[in-house]
Amino acid sequence: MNHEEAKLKFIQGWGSLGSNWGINRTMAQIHALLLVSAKSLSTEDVMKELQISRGNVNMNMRELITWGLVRKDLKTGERKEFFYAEKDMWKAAMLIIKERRKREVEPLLQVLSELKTVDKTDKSEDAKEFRKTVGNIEEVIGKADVALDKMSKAQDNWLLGGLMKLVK
Amino acid sequence: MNHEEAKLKFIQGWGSLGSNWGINRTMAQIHALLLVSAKSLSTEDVMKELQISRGNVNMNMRELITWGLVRKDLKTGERKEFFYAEKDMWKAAMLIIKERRKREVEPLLQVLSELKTVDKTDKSEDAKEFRKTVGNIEEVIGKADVALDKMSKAQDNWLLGGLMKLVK
DNA sequence: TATTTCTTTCAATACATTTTGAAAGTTTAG
DNA sequence: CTAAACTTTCAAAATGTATTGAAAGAAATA
Repeated sequence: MNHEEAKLKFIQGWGSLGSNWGINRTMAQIHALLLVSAKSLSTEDVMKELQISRGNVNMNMRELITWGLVRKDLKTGERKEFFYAEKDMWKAAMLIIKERRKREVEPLLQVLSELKTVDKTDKSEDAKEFRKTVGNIEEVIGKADVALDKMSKAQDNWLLGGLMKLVK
Repeated sequence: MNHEEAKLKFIQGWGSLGSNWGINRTMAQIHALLLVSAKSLSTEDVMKELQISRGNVNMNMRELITWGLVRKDLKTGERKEFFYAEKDMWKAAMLIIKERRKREVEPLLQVLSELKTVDKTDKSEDAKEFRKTVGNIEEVIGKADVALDKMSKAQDNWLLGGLMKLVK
């Protein structure tokens, strides 16, 4: 398998992973393409490589930028915009997790906290089960937050450690 | 807000969380309904509560069972099948994560390992970047696996500890 | 200012997933 | 065995999401 074939397979794989996790296929594919490109790419480059329309590239690229996964790379003397991806996959993973937590988990927590403030007098089995479940979910989210924070800090320390070695 | 209203809100919230994470809305809603029900429910119960068709309940319930999130609860003297959900949300979360890892992450790892076996002679910048990215992703997945394993074990120990206290 | 180059928007269209409901299948009871 | 009670299946319909492409907008150039 040559480089071009491998690149294509990777883009397909990353795309289908993304679509299974609620990130649209094209956004994931653009991300994949940028991840394996040494140089930053223009809208036209992406259009040609992935065979998709200009509008599609534009919208998904902007979304990638709001997620912090991609940045604009303005070249002097060039009128076009170029784009490059954060290549440290650990950082990328953390960005994705944090963004999704903000978008999807926080609204649920909001709902859960509302639900906890009511309903205390209802003594039915179902009402008791309800309160238990709601509390239980909040606990799990809390534990996941702590775990992520630890992982995040561990990685930062590791990076910092590596940096210190270079400086010493 | 009374119990019935709260239940509905919770089902909606859980459903939209699910659909954002690639789990279909109805499956998540059925799961939510079972989570907050003290007693196990029949297909008819679910149809009535969620206003959905028999076929829809059947298919999604079976899917929930294959995920290990729901079990059949056969009552003596009853011809109908009843269903109940795993109520420990920590266990439920682990079941979901493991199932999704198996379904979506493993295929990607498969692709990545194929991609690593080729392409070693290509000295272009892009080929180098490609190899780096692929290796990098494998590392991140490896770290995530370790972290999950630790979390899983920590919880098991905690549960076991609790059990031991009861037995002593 | 007028022209060119590039970016953004969004209604229409294409594509993908979910849901329905009726028919077929299965199990239990009489 | 037959009827009744229930479960399963799946093609068609409904719903939801992504993509296109042309037109409008913005910025740089001459």
